[in-house]
Amino acid sequence: MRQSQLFFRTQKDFPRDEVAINAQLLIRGNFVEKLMAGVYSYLPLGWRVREKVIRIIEEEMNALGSAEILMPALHPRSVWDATGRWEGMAKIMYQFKDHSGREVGLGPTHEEIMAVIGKTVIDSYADLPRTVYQIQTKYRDEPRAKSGLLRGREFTMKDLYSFHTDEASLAEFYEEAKKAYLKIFTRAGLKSYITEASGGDFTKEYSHEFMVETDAGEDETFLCRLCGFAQNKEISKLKAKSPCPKCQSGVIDKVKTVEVGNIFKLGTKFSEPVGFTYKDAQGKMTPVVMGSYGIGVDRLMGTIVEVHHDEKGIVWPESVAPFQAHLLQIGEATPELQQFGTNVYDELVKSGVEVLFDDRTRATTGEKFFDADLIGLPWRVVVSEKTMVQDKIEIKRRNEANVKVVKLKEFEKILNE
RNA sequence: CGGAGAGUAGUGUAAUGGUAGCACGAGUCCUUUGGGAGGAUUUAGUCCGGGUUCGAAUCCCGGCUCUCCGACCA
Repeated sequence: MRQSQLFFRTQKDFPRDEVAINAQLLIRGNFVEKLMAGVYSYLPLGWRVREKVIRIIEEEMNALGSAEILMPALHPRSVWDATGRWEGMAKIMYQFKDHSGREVGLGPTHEEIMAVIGKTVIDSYADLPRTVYQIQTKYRDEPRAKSGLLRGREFTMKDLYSFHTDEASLAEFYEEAKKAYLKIFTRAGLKSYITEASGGDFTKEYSHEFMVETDAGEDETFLCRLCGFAQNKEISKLKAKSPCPKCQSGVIDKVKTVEVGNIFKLGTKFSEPVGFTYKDAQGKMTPVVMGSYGIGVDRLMGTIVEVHHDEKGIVWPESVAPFQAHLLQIGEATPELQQFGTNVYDELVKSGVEVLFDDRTRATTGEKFFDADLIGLPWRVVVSEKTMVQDKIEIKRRNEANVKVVKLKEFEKILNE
């Protein structure tokens, strides 16, 4: 992508009022644009990061044997009345009437809709277990949207639902899902902790939250860094500095965390009210046992920025960076240099490198360097008069200080390592 | 929803009752080109509605919005 053609503009100043680092950097770097509190547009760079995050999630969900679907955001009241949650979630659900007076709402979650769809697919124990997931926009009338992408009113969520004949089957899949979640967060550049938490309205059992440590977090977690044991402060009877109840040798720390994912054993809470049943081997109608598994996509993206940045800007992990390399053509844009820059760009594109080419002729050298640091692509590649005369390029990793002047082929080799 | 702070040009800011100014951005021209360059010139603004006043960005009332703390967070 040539930057001179990109629908994109960075800001020199920090946005007024924004305190959250992810909001400051993502807005300054023009990844996102805030429309209202908790509602953001994704501009080209932000869209690409979001796509990378989504791809990772999709790959791991598919690896679990799950298939992707898409459910609507607009729901009729009737489906929600079955569980009583039209009233029960009225505080956070956007509810209104359409032109004919029919009551409809924007989905804050999809258990009810999922159960209704499940009825059309699952008839028999032979149809179980099954899982499906979607990556879709949720709407919650949050009393207080906050912290940039961390708590929105309109946001993207991956929600997976699993269907089972019994608790044992659910438990088995539940453990697989845990592993998949850890893998997703690791791939996205985050260290996450499986945290015991309240099951809320869903279950009397503990649910599990996936927590990432950062001061921007709104949760507090008691955590043993040694063995990874973690409990949400809400349910924990632990105290900071006490010995870890699991491994005995570690010490419990109280840390701020962001909940990037959570998983619930739903049991028959949603299947029963809507009559979502299967026939067992005796032909008896039995409620389907369900689990639900969520990941906040935008929140994950915001958390990555909270964890991976420095005083100059974002430092994207390679797995989610909008481009791998930022090619800067600096110095006077002579025809020779422009040709050289174009050649390097074409060659990188040809060899499959995702590269953003800062070919702007009106931007100054400093501007380009500042923007490159702010945007935070893993590699910075500079072409200038100096490098051109040696037929070389200058490369630098965003998270390292040293620069290297190398042949283009050498850089391609490094990228392929 | 309780509490606090803040709304002035695309962005960041100044003006506290008396000519709305500055910087960045954007347009035109010249110069410059390895860390947000320099000069000339142009462009663009007081959140909304009332009120007080000769006069309101400024004071008062109401509303809206944003940020933060708390409550809430299947």
